[in-house]
Amino acid sequence: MRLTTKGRYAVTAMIDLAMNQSVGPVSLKSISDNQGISLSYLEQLFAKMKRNNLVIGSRGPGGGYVLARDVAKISIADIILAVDEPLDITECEGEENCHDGKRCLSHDLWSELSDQLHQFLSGIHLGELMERSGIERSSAGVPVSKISRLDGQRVAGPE
Amino acid sequence: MRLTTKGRYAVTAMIDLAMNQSVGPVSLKSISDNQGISLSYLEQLFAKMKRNNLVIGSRGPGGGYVLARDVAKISIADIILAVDEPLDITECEGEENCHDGKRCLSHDLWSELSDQLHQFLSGIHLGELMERSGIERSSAGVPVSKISRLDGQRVAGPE
DNA sequence: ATAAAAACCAACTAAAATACTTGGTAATTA
DNA sequence: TAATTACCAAGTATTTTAGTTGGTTTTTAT
Repeated sequence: MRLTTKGRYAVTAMIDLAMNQSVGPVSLKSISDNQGISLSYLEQLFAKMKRNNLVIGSRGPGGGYVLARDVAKISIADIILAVDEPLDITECEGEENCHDGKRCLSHDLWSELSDQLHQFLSGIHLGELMERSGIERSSAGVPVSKISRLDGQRVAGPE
Repeated sequence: MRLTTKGRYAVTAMIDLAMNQSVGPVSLKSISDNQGISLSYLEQLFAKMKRNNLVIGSRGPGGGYVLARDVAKISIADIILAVDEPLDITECEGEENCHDGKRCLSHDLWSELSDQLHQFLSGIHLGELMERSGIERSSAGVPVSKISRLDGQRVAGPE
């Protein structure tokens, strides 16, 4: 399990998508503008997310991406693993190239930690991350009329 | 909070050190041999760990490194942060370069996650990691009882 | 029909981080 | 005095990250 800025880009983009998909598919162009990530880089990230069934794309004007399932069902681990594909791989995975057993031992310890981390990030979902900051989300498929102004600022509802 | 292979090297090396320091300082040469990490790269990593007061070096023949404190007091987060110095930094940290507020929003969400992760890794210590794999450690007279939980997961004994 | 907006695709490039190399100096021990 | 080790600085090769360029296909709207 790795956690790099690439994963942050992906998570950030997915949060943006989650926040805006209520009014229809979200174009990568808009995410690019909002988050300051290059369009083509986003394309590459979303190709992977699509391959991992996290998003669904639709072409043409008005097209874009929507989440493939509810924000409560997409974990941070899902996103990280989708873009950071070369999972963990403890190198001498069952190979003979371990000098004296000690090598493998440390590697096992690391993979133990990696597992822990994976479990931890599997337990955090897009929805929770958003709710944690008090952001209203519109559930999947529900047409939302008033909220979700794409230009940020506080949306819908009084203080 | 980032988690790269560099961090893995550092943690692996520290585990090796923890496992072997009972008979005196551990040389980087031996860690290099055991773990297959280049000596000079280890030197660079340990320079940072020393700067962060995680290890103490001693020169000359028979010299090497020992942990600056007990394995129960050195967390994985300590190690990762020592070598991956440029912590998280959510870029537009209070800057004006946020287009429309939404940018900062996603960034805040990420840093929220980063905090979670940091807390999680702060809760895992070298000692626990080792004990989890049933390794006997011989260090400075600290009673080892059943370990604490690693977040949520049931720990207790084997079945 | 045409134009525009979008996904989708492949190849290349620039910049940064990673991992290692080289060639030392200083301290300590045998 | 010689060997062993930490400690140090500068450079390099490789990999990863992030972005660029230049397309094509699909779909919608005019």
